[in-house]
Amino acid sequence: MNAPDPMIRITTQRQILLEELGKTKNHPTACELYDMVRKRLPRIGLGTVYRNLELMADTGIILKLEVGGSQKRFDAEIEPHYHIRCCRCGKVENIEVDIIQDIVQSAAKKTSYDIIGHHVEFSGECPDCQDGSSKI
Amino acid sequence: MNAPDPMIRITTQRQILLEELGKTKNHPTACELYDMVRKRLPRIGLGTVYRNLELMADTGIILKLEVGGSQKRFDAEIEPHYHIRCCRCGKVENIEVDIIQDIVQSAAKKTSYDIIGHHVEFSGECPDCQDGSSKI
DNA sequence: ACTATATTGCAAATCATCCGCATTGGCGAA
DNA sequence: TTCGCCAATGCGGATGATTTGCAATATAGT
Repeated sequence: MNAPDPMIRITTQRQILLEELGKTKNHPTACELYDMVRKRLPRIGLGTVYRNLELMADTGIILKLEVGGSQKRFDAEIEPHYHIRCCRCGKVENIEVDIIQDIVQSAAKKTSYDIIGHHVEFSGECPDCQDGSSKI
Repeated sequence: MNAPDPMIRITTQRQILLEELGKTKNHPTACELYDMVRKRLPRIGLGTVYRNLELMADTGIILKLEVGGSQKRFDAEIEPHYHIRCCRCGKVENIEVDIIQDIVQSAAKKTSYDIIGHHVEFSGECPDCQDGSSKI
């Protein structure tokens, strides 16, 4: 029923983008990734970064994190896991809390949505911000 | 140590903003609220809406939802509760799942963050989108 | 190598949000 | 009740993040 998918080509920018994202444990924004990639591919455009992150997220190769804050963040780790976000500096890190397996089932009973997933996001002050605390 | 808080005045726009937010079970964006309020206060500025939502969220009168999607959403219900977001149309609704009380404690053991809260967001297809399904 | 077309770089357009500033309007004091 | 101070408003324009149009380029099948 659906038109044949247009071919997805393996381009240098896609390879490098994926490599750089895989290298970091942080959850970089598109701009941060742009800066990282630009060290190896100085002529890459920011639009290309956005387009390809979007594409890879749609394909399921990477994860687009729709967490708090004004920028989207990306993650090469696609196994489900939860995050914690510093409410002061906005940094996002993984947190090693077990996935709550049955939460989706119990939620499904409460709604007529067709639930496909869930995400838990903790918020707090990161160690760095707890030090230089009081006020920035 | 802190300067005396500047007085917070009860203005017409604040009252109406709060009333309109309280009226709805949806979780409107600033723009949606702007449209709602404008029916009663045609000359209100969008900036005022943003400023006051921000202020009321800081004061704790309302809740600013930092959920997925590109716009922030607001909620007059400030008791902790979880949300479900339609991955197709972006709508956000409450979901009547019990708050997981001890998740914060167990997370606290796993991180050196000073955890102050958490939020669970389910995603799925809302009933409306399940109907007109296949493609929009 | 050749071609069809997916992809890129660039710049300009959008979208959400915020800010500066002159004007307005709450509200405590007279 | 009126007065005056200063918080709050309505603008319009700035900002930051993301998207898009388009001509030039590069990938993959033949």
